[in-house]
Amino acid sequence: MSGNKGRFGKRVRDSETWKDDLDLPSDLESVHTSKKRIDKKVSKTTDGNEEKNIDKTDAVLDEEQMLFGNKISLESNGNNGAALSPQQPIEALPHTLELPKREVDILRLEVTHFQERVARNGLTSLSAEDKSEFQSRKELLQKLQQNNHSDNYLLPDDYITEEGKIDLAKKAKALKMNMRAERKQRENEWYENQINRAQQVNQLSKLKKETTDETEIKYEYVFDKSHMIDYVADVPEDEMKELENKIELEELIEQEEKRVYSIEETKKSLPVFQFRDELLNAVKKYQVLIVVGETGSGKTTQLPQYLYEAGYGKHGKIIGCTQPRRVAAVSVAARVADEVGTRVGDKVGYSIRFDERSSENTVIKYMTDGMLVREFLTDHDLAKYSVMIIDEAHERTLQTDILLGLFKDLLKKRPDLKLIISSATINAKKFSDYFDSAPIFNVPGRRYPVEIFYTQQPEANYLSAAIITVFQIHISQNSAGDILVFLTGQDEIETMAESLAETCKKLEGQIKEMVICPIYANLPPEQQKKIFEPTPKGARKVVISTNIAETSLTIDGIVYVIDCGFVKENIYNATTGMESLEVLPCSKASADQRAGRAGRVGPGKCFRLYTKWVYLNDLPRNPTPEILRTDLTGVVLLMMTLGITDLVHFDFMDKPSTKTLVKALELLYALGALNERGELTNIGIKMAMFPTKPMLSKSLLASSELKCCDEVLSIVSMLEDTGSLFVNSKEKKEMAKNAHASFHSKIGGDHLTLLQIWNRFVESGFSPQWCHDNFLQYKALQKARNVKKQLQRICRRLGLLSDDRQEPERDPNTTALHVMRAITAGYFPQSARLSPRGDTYTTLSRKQPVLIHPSSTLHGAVPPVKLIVYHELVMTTKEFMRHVMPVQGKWLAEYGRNYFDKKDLL
DNA sequence: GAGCACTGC
Repeated sequence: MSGNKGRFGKRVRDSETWKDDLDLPSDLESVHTSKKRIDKKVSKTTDGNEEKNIDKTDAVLDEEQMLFGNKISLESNGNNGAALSPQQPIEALPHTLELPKREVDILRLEVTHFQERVARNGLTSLSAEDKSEFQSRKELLQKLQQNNHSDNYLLPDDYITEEGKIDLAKKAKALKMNMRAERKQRENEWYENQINRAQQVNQLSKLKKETTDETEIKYEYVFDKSHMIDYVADVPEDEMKELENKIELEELIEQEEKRVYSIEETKKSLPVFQFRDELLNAVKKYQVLIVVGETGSGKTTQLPQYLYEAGYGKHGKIIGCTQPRRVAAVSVAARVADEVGTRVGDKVGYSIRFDERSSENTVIKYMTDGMLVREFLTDHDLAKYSVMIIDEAHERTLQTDILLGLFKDLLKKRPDLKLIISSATINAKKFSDYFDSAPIFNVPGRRYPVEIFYTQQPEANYLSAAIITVFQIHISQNSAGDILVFLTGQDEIETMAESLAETCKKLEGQIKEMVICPIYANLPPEQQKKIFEPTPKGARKVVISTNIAETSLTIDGIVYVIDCGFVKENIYNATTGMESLEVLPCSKASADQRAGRAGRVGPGKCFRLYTKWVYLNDLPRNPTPEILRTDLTGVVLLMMTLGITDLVHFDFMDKPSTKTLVKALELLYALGALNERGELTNIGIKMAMFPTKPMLSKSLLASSELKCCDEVLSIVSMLEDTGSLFVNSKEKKEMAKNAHASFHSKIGGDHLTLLQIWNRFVESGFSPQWCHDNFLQYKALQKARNVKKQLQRICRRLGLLSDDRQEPERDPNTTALHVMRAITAGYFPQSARLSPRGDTYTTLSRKQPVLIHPSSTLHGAVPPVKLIVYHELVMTTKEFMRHVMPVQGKWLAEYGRNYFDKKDLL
């Protein structure tokens, strides 16, 4: 009987975490909560139903095993743990067998919900997991519905009379006995407190029974009988169904009423609500308004709605709102659509790369800022917008800065257009100054206070300081509350996670459990999910994170933040064209943002691993805006296309160095995008159509002439997102290396290797499993797939790619050569020659000494390749060229005739 | 023979 403990314990856990085990999309949550209430109502009318279901006879179990084809023995013998694990497919979960009716109801709702979602948003809106989830649920539902007579199996032989009829009295007696037995079992096996409670209840009822009078007996009889009728067959099935549907409907109506009511309530309770009229007056009065609203003020969701209510969505004009991140645009749009009572894509829509959901009905449109920059290309005046809100402007992304510059120009041309810039407190003044002293409107946020602690002395090693602090918090703070640690990169995060795990193991039993969750952008998504799992009771979660948790991710339950005070930042050197990733002190704004992450659920604490003096004196106020530390060739081309010719005098909020701009112009000239007078050429206009780096778009243009457009499209799509393509697992280092080596191409260097990977990915049917087996990031390849589709469309529009795929079969070597030439057409400015000694390379343009990166297929090639082009120059331990390809001198001479001196190429 | 902060079109 010892096995039964596991059985019941497991079942309780399973039904409690049923949602989590199946990992439903979060928007199914409401279905679940409403479902719970429906269940309650139903079980009220059919009292005792649940216990009956639990109390299944062996015959039933056998039937179920036959039905579902698995061999789960509910009388546990120790092996059940595995059979009942959450990883099991849904069909094998025991609760679906034990409570068919209940689960069928839930399933039906879920399937309906999925279908609605597909009807609303199209099949493409579902992720691959969602789709297979949907499919498996639908199948299960069908299976269950085919066998919906399974209730019959609940009737063992001895309830049935010789004439084949059910003896109600007998059945009542039997079931009652079984229920008692069941209860008895539970009493023996439940957790201790529950046992006590159950026993008390039992004793009470016994006491009652012993002293019952007639009415009590009658009641018991009535109770049992009604319950029997309800259960067996006295209510015809269709009537029963109707009743259930009615209850369901009532519940849904009630739920909807509550939802609308609660939306109104929530909207009114947001801090921004009090300022509604004032805000609208200010927008009316001024063309530009800076709104300072801290997190939790509700500005992102409410402001567009207020503007809509005030009539800014009339006369065919719409209200736009930009976000720096895709997920933000989508999720905010979904929420506002819900509040407005419309579907996403109807009145409220969004527009992000690869996914546009708006229509002619759309009046409130959320979008990524990059998407709006692209919209300028097709509509220089943004004629359809009456108001634009630039949200999170303080983050100063490259795209935001470009938008601000463009708007400053546009506002003069369009006096009717309103601009609202939403920013954090710290640099509101700067935005105001930039827009000729635009008024600043303050909306208070709603955040809990965060107590800040500094170290007394500077910490030499913040990693070990962080580890010690984690244990200090874990041991000294008795209350629950998770810890979030900010470090600079993957390496540090992994080291710290290992160290924490090791120490925890040593102290096992002496301290409370610690759940360690590393998180960084390159971590595979399935491992990223772990940080969102609720912390088990009595344990503490320690999330070790990069900057990703500063803005992009929000983790619930964080009370303590540990901040190392550093960031990794990409620095671009315009003189050398070299990029490097450097660990630098983070800004005050970042430090405050990090601290703020502790105050989301309640008052929090932030431990800074540096002194107050450092915070006050050493940290820069704001992070360096992206526009000052990136290559601007693409930006310059885009702005030239918008008719902005004098970039050196363009009024940027932070002006990029002249060196960067001149370098961009030189490169564009070399590529043929500009002529000698610095005017945009036809080639330049075409290049600007592609959302890629100008050198890559030039390669695409060249590939069309060389009839290898498809191949180059694949390579370009892969090059866009190179950093995260390979999975380098520590444990299986050799296997990963071998898998990657199978794609190598010595002739064509890294570019043809990428093509090879792409082709094999296509052959695999875009299989995630194939990626996994070959140590490749599915996410990266999936993105390349989307990019390629988009670039293909642009190529067709420009007539570079014909629709008929009857390209003549060619010798693979010829094709490879053509591909390499096309790449050279874009990349000749980034070429290098082997030095006479044969151990290093020298760039042709600046005569810098550089090396082939060890991750390249051409690294250590024998004999070494004499002439190469490189995709990027990175400074890590040494000056490296990443993604290199061999080239012929005559190609360089051909494409770079305006760029190279003749003697350079000899 | 080295190493990958984070976004976005």
